[in-house]
Amino acid sequence: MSEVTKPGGMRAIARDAVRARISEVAVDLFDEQGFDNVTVEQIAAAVGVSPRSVHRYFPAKEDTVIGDPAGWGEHVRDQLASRPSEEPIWDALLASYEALLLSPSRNEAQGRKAMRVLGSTPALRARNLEKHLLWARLLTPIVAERLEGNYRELRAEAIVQASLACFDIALTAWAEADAVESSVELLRRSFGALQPTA
Amino acid sequence: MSEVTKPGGMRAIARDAVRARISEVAVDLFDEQGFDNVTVEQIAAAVGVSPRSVHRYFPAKEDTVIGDPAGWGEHVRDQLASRPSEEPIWDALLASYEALLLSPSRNEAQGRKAMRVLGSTPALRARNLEKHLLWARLLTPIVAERLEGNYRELRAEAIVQASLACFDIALTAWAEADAVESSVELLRRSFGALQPTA
DNA sequence: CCTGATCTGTCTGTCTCTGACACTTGTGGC
DNA sequence: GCCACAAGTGTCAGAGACAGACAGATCAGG
Repeated sequence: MSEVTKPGGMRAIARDAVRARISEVAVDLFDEQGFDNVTVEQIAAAVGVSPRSVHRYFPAKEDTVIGDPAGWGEHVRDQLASRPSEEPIWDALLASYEALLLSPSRNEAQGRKAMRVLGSTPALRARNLEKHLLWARLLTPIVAERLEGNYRELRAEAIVQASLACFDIALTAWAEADAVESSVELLRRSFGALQPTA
Repeated sequence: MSEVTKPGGMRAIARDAVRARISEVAVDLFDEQGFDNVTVEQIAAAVGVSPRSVHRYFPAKEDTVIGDPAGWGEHVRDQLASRPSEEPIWDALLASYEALLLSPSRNEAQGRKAMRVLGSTPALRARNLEKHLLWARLLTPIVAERLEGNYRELRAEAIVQASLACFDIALTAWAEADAVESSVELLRRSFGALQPTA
């Protein structure tokens, strides 16, 4: 990830900063006025750039809230791959998601607000689930490797998608105003719902 | 559902027929040329109506493939509600989805083609997941009623979403060209993946 | 200071989707 | 059979998201 600032890395830093700024402003506006009632033009004006530039940073308006799906997905994949192969698959998945939630670069307040906005609009909910499909493609091969018996692929997909659903539910519940539990605790509870025997 | 053709029902019949026709033509075009390479104008021309009318029947282009989510969702909900309350929740959910798959009004070939198109484009996958969210809102209260203990709501959501993931995985696998199993069989297998003990 | 890569703004265009209005066509009452 | 009314449709106009093209600005490295 961080390689002592690659040559010419100054521009990359600036780019990331602008990107983050646009995302922040956009989420704030969505939170105040609703996703559909805010145009890209308004976001651009609030940030101080042209609408065209906003689209250069984010191919779709929804992406200003979702962020970069691939990066975090690979993070989870790497976590899962580094788990011992004897570990029960559900435990390994749970641990991988937990590692993501405990990742330091996540801002608490901003994350919660983004989650709240995310749950407020069908279009955003859908995009978010699309992100999960991307993650699923990364995780399924690893899970399939650790299964035995027939229909490994199909079963692996079911397990991965179910776990992602738990992940999403936990984060959604966490974003609610009255949630006092930590996100990790909620994650464990939702995982537990699928394993009455454990 | 069918009430011997309500007074003024002739128009409703015509409406449904046009609706089905647009959907059929659209799916065919998408299958041939790709979802993004077909404009609403082309679909309208192929059917013989104005583009405005296509949007009157389907609020979004994606809906020509997805169909009417609410209708089928209510179908599943009613099935689930009519299940005996002692039945294990996973069995009840499985039976409800099976009833939907065995519903007579589903055309085999057309359904498979729609499923294939559906998996080919991010925008369509997203809409499909949105449909699942709608279903989840219908099913979760019923499931929550049948649970005991704490965190009923959270656990019900996890169970419902996981089961929907299984449903989706089964249908996706079924749409694959080399799938020989019936959709019901695939559904049972994906359900089984989450219950190693059963 | 110069050169080339990168970023940005502006212009232009396409496509989806919506509202408003007028026109046509069935439906049901008389 | 005729007529008023509702429903469906086409045409027009417009907002908004996004992409391509191009010119100018900016900044790294020689």
